[in-house]
Amino acid sequence: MTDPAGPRATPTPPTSAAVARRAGVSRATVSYVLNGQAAGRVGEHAQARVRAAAEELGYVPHAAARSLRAGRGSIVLLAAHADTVPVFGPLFTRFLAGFQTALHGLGYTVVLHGAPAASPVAAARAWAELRPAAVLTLHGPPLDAAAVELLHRSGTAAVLTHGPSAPPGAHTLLLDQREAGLRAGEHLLAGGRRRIGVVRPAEPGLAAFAEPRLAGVRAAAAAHPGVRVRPLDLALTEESAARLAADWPRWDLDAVFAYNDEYAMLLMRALQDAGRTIGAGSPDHIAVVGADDLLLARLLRPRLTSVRAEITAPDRIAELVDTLIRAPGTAPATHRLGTFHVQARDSG
Amino acid sequence: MTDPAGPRATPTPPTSAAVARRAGVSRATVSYVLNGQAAGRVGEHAQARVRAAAEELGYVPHAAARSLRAGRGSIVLLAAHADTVPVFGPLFTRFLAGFQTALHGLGYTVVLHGAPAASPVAAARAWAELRPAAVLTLHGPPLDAAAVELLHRSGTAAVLTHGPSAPPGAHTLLLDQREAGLRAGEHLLAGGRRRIGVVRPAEPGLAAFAEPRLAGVRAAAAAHPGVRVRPLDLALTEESAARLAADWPRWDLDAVFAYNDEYAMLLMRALQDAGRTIGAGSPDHIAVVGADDLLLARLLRPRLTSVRAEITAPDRIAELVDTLIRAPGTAPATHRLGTFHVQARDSG
DNA sequence: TTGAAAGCGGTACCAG
DNA sequence: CTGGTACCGCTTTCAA
Repeated sequence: MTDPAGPRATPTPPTSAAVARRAGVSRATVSYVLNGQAAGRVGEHAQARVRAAAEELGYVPHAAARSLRAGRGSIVLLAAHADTVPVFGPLFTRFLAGFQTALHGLGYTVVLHGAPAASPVAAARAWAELRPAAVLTLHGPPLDAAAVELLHRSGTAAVLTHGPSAPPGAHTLLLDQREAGLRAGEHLLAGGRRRIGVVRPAEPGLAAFAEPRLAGVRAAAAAHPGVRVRPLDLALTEESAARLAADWPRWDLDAVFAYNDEYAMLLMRALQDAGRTIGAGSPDHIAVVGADDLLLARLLRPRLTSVRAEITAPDRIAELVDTLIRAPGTAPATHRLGTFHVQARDSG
Repeated sequence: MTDPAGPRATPTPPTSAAVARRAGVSRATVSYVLNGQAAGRVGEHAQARVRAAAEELGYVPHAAARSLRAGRGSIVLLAAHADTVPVFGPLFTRFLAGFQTALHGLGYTVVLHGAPAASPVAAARAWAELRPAAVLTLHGPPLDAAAVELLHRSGTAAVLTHGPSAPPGAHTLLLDQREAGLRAGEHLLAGGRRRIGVVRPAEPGLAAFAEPRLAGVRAAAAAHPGVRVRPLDLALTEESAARLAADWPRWDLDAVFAYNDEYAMLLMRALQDAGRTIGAGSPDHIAVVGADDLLLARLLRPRLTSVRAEITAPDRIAELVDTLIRAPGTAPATHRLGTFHVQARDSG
C-alpha cells in the first residue's frame, strides 16, 4: 500500500525456484508438494514451509512450462466464430457455461479461440500452436480434411466438429438441422398445409443452418404428393420483410417456416402490416412456424409456434471429450448433440 | 489415404529440430528462417529447403515453448462469464469479432477464458497460469484488488476492467450504465412524464447493470422537483409481467424505463393484455422506453423508444491494449467504451 | 553464412 | 525423506 501510483512492474514473476529458495528446499520438493505428490516423500514440516512460501510470494505455476515438460497440454479449445455466435443466442450461452464448468472439474482449461477468418487450415494452424488436447467446433465453417490432419499431426488428441458429417479422423457432434426442418414440415403438413414457404436468411454464415432446414422441410413434403416447398430469401431488416410481404400474392403460400423466431417475428409483422392474418385456425390464415423457442415466441400475437432444440446435457459432452482425450485414436463416431421438437402455439 | 480407420496417433508432433534435420541445417537456422530474421544471415537456398521441410512435415511452432523462452506471452485474455454474456447479445458479439481481428493483426492471440465461479482471486489465479500479456473484463463480477495484484505479480502487463471504478493498478473501461438511465430519464421528463417506474430485472447477475441505470434515472429526476421514481421488480417470465401489470394501479405511474428491449416487450405485452395503452401521444398512455435498440424495438407496436449504446470502435480498444502492454506501469486511467443515446419512437 | 550451446520454468527420475 | 539433474521446444548470443 506504499505505492499508490500504480503497480511497479514486477520485474520477474515468482518461479518455483524462488519458492524453493524461500522455503529452504529444492525445486523438486516444491513440485511434489504443490502437486499433491508429497505423500510419503516430503515431511510435514517441509510441506508447510513450501506452502507458506508459495502463498507469500503469490506463486502461480507457469502453464506453458508445465505443459512443455508434460508433453501434453490441458487446453480444450472451442472455436469461436464471432459472426455466427448470435445464431445460438441464449441457448448456446447456457450450454457453454455448463460445458466450461464440467471440463474445469475434469482438470481442463476451456479456451474460446477466435479463428482468423482466412481459411480452415489457417485457423487450425493458429489453434495448433497452443497444442490443445482437444478442439471442438460447434458452429461456423466446418473443418476440412486438411485442417483435421494438421491438428492431429500437431498432437491434438481429439477433434470434434459439428455438422452433418466430419472429415476423416474427426468425431461428429450432430445437431441435425435437417431435423428442425423435418419437424416443422411434418407439423405444418399435419395441419393441412400444402404450399409451404421456407425462409432462407440473406445473412451470410447462416446458410450452413438454413440449407439443411430447408432440406428437412423438403424431406417431410416428399411423403405428401402435391405439396409445394418454396425458399423465400429474407434479410433481417424491415425493408426486406416488407418487400417479401408485398410479393406474397405471387407465391400463393399457406404456410411458412421462418428459419428462426426472429425472422418469424419480422415476417409476421410485415404480413400483418400488409393486411394478412396469421394463424393455424383457418385455411385462409397463413401458418407461421419459427425456431429456437425464444421468449418472444410467447409474447407475439398470435403466439408463435416454434421448433425447439433439446440439447444434451453439457456434462455429458464434457465426459465424452475427456474420454476421447484419454483414448486417442478412438475410431471417429457421431454423437448426437440434441433433438428437435415442435412447441405448438397459435401461429401455425 | 491408406488408413481409412482413422488417425494413427502421431506419436510426436514435428519439432523445429525435425525440420532442421530434414532440411540439413541447424535448429538455429530454422528459427531464423521461420521468423523472418533470415535476411543476410541464411542463404536463399537454405531458406527454401527449410520452408519446404516445414511444409512437408506440417510443422507448427509450439506457442508454449516460444513464449517460455521469450519471457513474455502474446495472449490477451478476455474474461468470459457465460451467465452474463447474453446481456450484451449481438452488440457484444459484434464488438468481440472486431476486437479479436484487430488484436490478431497486432500479433496477439485472443483467448476467451471462462472463470471458475468461485471467487475473483480464484479466477485470476487460473488466468495467471497462462501468463497473459493483458487481461480484460468486460462484464460479470468486477475484479478486486487482490485479483489485480495477483495478475500483476505474475507478470500481466495490463489489466483492464469494466465498471464505474477499478481496483488500484487496473485500468478502467467505462460504459457508464448510469448514463443509460440518465438519457432515458431526461427523455421521459422532456415528454412531460413525472411518475417514472424503472424495471429492475430479477435475474441475478444483471443487478450490476440495473442499479446504475436506476441511479441514472434518479439523477435525471433530481433536477425536477416533484418527480417520483419507483423501482419495479420483474423477472423475464410472462407470469411475473402479468403480476406487475395487475398491480399497476397501486403504483400510479405514467412512464417506465424497462431496463432493456426484452423486458420492455414483456412488460408492454402484459400491460396491453391488461387493457392499458402504451404510447407517447397522450398523458393517459403509458410511456415505455427500452434499451439496446434491438430489431424487435422496431417491430413492436407501438414502435419502441430505446436507449442505444454507441460503442467505441474495437480497433481503438485493441490499440489501447497494445499500447498498455508495451508500456507497462502506465498510470491507470479511465477509458470510455461508448456513450448512450435515445432513439425516439412511438412508445415513449 | 552457419552451428553449438545456454536457458526460459517445471517435472520426474535416480542417487544419496 | 530430499536434492541434483536431464529434458520438454524454442530463441538468441557467440564463436567458427
